[in-house]
Amino acid sequence: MRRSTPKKRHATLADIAASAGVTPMTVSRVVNGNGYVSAETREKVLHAVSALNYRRNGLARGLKRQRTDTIGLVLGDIANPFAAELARAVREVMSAEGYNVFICVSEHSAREDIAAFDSLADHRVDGVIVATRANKLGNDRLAELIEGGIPVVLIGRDFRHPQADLIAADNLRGGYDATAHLISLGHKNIGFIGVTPTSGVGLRRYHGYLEAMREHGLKADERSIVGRAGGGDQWPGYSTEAMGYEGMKKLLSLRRRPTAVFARNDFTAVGAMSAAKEAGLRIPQDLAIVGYDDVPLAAHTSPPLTTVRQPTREQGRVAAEALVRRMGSAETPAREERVMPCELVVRASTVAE
Amino acid sequence: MRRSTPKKRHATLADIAASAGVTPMTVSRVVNGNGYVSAETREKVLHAVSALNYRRNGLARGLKRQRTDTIGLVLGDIANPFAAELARAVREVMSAEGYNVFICVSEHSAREDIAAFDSLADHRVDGVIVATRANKLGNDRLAELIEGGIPVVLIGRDFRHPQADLIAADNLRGGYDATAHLISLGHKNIGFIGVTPTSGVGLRRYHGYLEAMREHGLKADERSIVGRAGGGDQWPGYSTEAMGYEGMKKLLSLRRRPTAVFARNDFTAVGAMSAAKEAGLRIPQDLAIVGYDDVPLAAHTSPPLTTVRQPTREQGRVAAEALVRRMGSAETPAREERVMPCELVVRASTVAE
DNA sequence: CTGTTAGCGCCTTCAT
DNA sequence: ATGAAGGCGCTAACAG
Repeated sequence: MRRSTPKKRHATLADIAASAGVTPMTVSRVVNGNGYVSAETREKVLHAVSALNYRRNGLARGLKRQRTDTIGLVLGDIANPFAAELARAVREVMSAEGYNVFICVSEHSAREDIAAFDSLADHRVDGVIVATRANKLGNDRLAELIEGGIPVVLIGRDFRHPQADLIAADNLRGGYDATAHLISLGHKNIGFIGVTPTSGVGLRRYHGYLEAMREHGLKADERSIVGRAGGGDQWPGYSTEAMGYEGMKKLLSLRRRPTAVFARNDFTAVGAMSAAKEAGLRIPQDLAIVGYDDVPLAAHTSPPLTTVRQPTREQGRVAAEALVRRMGSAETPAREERVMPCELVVRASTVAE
Repeated sequence: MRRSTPKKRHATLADIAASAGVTPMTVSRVVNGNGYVSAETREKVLHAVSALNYRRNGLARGLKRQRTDTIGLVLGDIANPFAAELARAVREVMSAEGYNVFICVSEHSAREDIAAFDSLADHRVDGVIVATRANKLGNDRLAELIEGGIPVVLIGRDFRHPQADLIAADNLRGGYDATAHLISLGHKNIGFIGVTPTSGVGLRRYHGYLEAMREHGLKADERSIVGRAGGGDQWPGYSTEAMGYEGMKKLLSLRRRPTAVFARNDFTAVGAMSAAKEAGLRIPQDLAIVGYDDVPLAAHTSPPLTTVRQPTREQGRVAAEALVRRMGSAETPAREERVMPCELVVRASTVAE
């Protein structure tokens, strides 16, 4: 049986310096590639560096330099392609600008939001991009951080602060357009799957639905708005298929069942489709369905899913650029808000081919 | 127009101490809740803390304490529900143990793998869990980190190191079982979607497929193994629906087209299904399809997808526990390897109801 | 119960 | 082209 071995200490600048017969300062210059160092000395140093497997200590470095070249990205549902795409876009911009990106996940509670903010703030990241849904306690802590001087940019979080930029998709309009599309097809009894009447307060696309219904003189029947059975936002995001499935079942059991439904996102829509087909309904003839996000999957469901596309990459890019600006300026710049348009993508789940 | 405001400096222990009329040490005791402090003093200190919006500096703290109470998690395709579930499980264990989790994404290249490892190592995380696919350069850098003394646990990465634990699902067996299932249904010409003959080297489930074919005296025709057109692993993970779709198209154009296909994951399978249906094939009568991962979606495709379930949560939990053990022991413990069983989930995409 | 000392590892500044 | 000094902000260890 293999024995366990004693742990090693990390080598430091001083260790390298001693080993190479120079001072720590010279090693620093070599490692960071600034200042003049003779070719010969550099050679010796690099040799020692690789011999001792040296890695510079970012804590000490950050402490001294007062910056870490790292930013934090706080994401909610990590399984959502939307979040993944956002992360990719942010990372692209940031790595081009020389920043690392650390992602923290705050799945459903204010507590996790706060934990994420705190751990990033403690580590003195140079800035934070927050893409989780708003909540009172989280907003309060966020305000503290911002006022404590950490550059913050929000993506799609319904929270305004004079020193934080806000990038968002126009989900109110997106929800409106999706609903108006169904109405224009002649539907009058249109359900919504994915919120309870109370939990939907912060969901813009849901408000868009309500607004479209009202403006067209239609009633959004309370029984046609179905969400999770329990309270809170505990449902893991990636199993929203289950939410859609169960929500649809509930709608199908209504005496006056909707002829169309708008689902809060594409996965919910897929679950709803599944329940509808199981009940023998034809889509879209017996039931029309609209999703939200236009995940890659949406083009491959049967029938393909009508949905609303958000400019995901653009939101990520714009947010990252805003953060870079904010981190770069000595002054705290004035707040910027940017709302980006969504686009209805009509497929066969609402309009037969 | 709102003017920009000058940036603030973060308050330090010394600032608080001065404001409260005590020494920094006392403030430290209050802030960290250890050591004796009189109620009265504590009160004064806490007051100053909130008045000055104090946050402790994790860099300085980590530098002094030689630990950061933070671990890194390196993920490949963040949009994959598998990765999300893994992250959740890891986070659960870690936060119970008092660690923060920073996630780094390394989407497709060795370069990004290395960048992720380096940024985590620089920040002196206490340990790292790596769940990206193996690659030569990445492995080399990883070995350096491990030998430099950073506790590392691997999940499903085909790379062995005497000082790193390895947790993996038995994807070889999973791939074998999926293929054997198709064979048992009478299929002889079975395609594989998701690798090029060269890029599949590290994919265990693909090897399971090859092994099952061989053991049953069947030929895995090279033309029936289709992947991405281009080279490398550049295809974003979350659009593997496209890979499945295009792969299937290619298979359908063969003179002797397969009667069954095994897709590298569920999203690929969905894309393949979509192409098959578009071509007018009935599933499973004309074409049987098997996926991999059992994402929540798999139960809701039409027909529901036969797939192989990995014990995702368990892998995350076991890995996290192994890392905690490794970080906690003064010695570097001997290597542990744990292979966890997968389970074939038979649904209607292979067996008509 | 509170304070003092010292140093974690690095880099900015100034000197040589 | 290299070195020396000092301090970033915090806490372990020891005094009192």
